[in-house]
Amino acid sequence: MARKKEFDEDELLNKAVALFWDKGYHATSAQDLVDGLGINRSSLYNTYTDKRTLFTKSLRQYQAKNTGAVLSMLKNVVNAQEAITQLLYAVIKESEEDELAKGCFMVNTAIELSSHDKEIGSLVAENAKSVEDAFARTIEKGQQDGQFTKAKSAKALAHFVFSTISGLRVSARSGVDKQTLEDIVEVALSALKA
Amino acid sequence: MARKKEFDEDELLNKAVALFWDKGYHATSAQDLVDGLGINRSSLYNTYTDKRTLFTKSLRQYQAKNTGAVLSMLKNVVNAQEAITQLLYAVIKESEEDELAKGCFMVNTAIELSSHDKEIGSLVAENAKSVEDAFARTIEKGQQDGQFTKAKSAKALAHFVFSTISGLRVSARSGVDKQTLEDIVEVALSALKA
DNA sequence: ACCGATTTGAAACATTCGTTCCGAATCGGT
DNA sequence: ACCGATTCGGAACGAATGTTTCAAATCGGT
Repeated sequence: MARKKEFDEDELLNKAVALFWDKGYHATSAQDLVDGLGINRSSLYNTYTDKRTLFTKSLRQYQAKNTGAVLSMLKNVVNAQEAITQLLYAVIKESEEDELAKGCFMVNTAIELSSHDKEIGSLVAENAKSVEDAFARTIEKGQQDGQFTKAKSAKALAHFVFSTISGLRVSARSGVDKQTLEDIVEVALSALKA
Repeated sequence: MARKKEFDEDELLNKAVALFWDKGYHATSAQDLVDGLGINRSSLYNTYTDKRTLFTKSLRQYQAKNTGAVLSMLKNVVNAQEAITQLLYAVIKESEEDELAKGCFMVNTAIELSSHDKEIGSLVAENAKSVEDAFARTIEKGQQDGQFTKAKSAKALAHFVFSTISGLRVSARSGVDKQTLEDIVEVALSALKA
């Protein structure tokens, strides 16, 4: 009935994620998107309406992939302490492999837009809540297994772990060395121990 | 010899700090600055060269005032544990009183610009280092006084405390409630205890 | 009271911004 | 093979960007 699209929408969205992730919303121009995605202006606006819509779709794409991976990993945890430990060291590994020091797209967006864009703000908040809830469930299991301290509620510990990751991501984006990140993770983990 | 300036440069710089702090570098336009500072375009460019220079001066102003206050508070600490505790709760109090949820200008700038602007990046890094060093000295004293754990080095604990504050500031900028921030602080403090 | 220096105000600058438009090209269905 | 629909390419849009210009206003020193 019509001409076929000449690009893979999902792959294109991944490219958009990379661009916005690296430079943020305001510093990424429409021209940057045209160049970076390798498609025409018309196709871009035709497919994604406008820049802001493309950004929110990129954010959702990131959430589906990255947050989704975390949630499914925490879905059926056998060893809670190992799971949380792995999660924190994964942040270090990720920042090691990322020579652009992009940090975390959600954290970056929270800082750049959350306080001035209600819709994006609640998207970020919702993402945080889903992660924290998963953390809390895992930590609660760790408490029952005697791995984590019961001196604080699972919810409080979950807030703490989430905040630790945010802090790690800020440091990663600032380009601190691996040793510093490991210091942070080790101390944070010690706070959870029974 | 010449006409007097009709504005107070220092007061003007404080206004610039507030503007950049709230909206970030890219989202704050020259027009926003003209409106917000209440001076003319010419005076602005005449006094501060250009937008980026004004931004760096604002950042230094923030550093001098805020980081300076922290450093001088940590200069002659008698009770290390009390000092660190106060510092963390001060972040909560500050975010409570800030209805705009501006977070921390340094953290915001680290996220927005550190990875793409070398000069600003090293300004942020230098600021972080001076704070972490002051933390380390205070924590070392706390270790000697038997308040803080010796299981980790003072430097590692300092990295952790700094990262915790970054995490708090991200949360504050995202608009989380006071209870969550208190959870984070309490768990973080427990990690430092002997 | 005047001169030289500096600030001010408002208009104008070129450039880039995000977005739209439209003819040409390309596809699927009949 | 042709039609209808959709996408593509590139030019063009008005608005906003950061910055400059310049005459008028205002000051201090003599």
